Amino acid sequence: MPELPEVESVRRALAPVVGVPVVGVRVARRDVVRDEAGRRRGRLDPAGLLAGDRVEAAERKGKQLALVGASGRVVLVHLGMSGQVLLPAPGGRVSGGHAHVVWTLGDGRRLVFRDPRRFGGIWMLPDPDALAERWSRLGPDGLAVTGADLARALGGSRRAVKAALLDQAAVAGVGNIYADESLHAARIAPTRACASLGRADWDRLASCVRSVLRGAIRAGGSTLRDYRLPDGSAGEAARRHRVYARAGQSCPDCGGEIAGMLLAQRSTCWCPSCQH
DNA sequence: CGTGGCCCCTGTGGGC
DNA sequence: TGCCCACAGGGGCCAC
Repeated sequence: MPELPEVESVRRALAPVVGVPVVGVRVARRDVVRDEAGRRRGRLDPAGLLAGDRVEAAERKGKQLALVGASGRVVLVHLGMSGQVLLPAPGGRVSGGHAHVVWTLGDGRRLVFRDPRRFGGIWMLPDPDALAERWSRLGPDGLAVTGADLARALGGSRRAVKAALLDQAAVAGVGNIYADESLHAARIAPTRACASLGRADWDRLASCVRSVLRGAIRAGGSTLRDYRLPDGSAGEAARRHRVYARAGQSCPDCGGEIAGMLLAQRSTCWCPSCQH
C-alpha cells in the first residue's frame, strides 16, 4: 500500500514526536521486529526500539521510514501493504487490533505500529552507518530521480518499463499506483521494454515520477483502504488518480477507454490510445 | 547475472 | 442470507 507519498505524509506528521523522550515500549508480536541480521526471535532489548532514548529525527528514503534516536540507534519501519504508524489522541483507542508495537512517549502520548497483514515490519539498527548501508542498496529517492538515473539503471533492461519502475534498486518509492500514474503522465505504455526507450523518454518519465509523487504528497497520500495518517485521517490523493483502478472508465486526457491488465503480477491500468 | 513466478498474511467485496 | 473466491498499496526468495 503505502508508497513514497504515503510514507512521506506519515513522516511529516511525526514532527511533534521529534525531541520527545521515549519512556517505554510494549511489543505484542515479537516477530514483526527484526535485528540488523534479520532475526525475529530471541530476547529483545527495549533499548533497540529506543526505550529510554529520545527521537532526534524522522527520516525517509523511498518507502522506508527511520526514527533516529539521540543514542544513534535507529528504528526502521516498513509499512508493507497494510502497515500504519499512529499517534492516537491521549486516551484514544486504536481500533481493529493488530497493534504490534506500542511506544509510550514522555508527553503522555503513544506511538503505535499496527499492520494486519504483517507484510511490513520494524528493523532495529545499531547506528546511522547501518541505516546508510541499508539505504545505499536503494536507488535514488523518487522525489529526486533524474532521467540519467533511470537510463543508467534500466536502459539496457529487457523488462517492461512498469516492472522496472517497481524495482526499488532503480528508483526508491514508486509502487503500483504511482507507476501507473507516472507512465500515464509521461504517455509511455507500461508494456514497453526498457531497452526501447530513448533518453528523452527517460527524462520525461523521471520528471513525471517526481511531479506525480509531489502532487500526491500535497494531497496527504492515497487512502484506498488501510492507509491512514498518524491522526487516523484519510489521505485525499486517490481522488486525483487518472488511471489507477479505473479500468473500463474513460481516460481524462483523450476520453478513450482505460485498459486493465496483469503485468509483473500486479494489476495495471493504462490508456492504449495516449500511451505508446 | 537478470528475470519471472510464487509466497507470505488478513480483510473485504462481489458473485453465485 | 451466506459462502467462497479473487484481489489488495510490497518485497524476499527461488528456479530458470
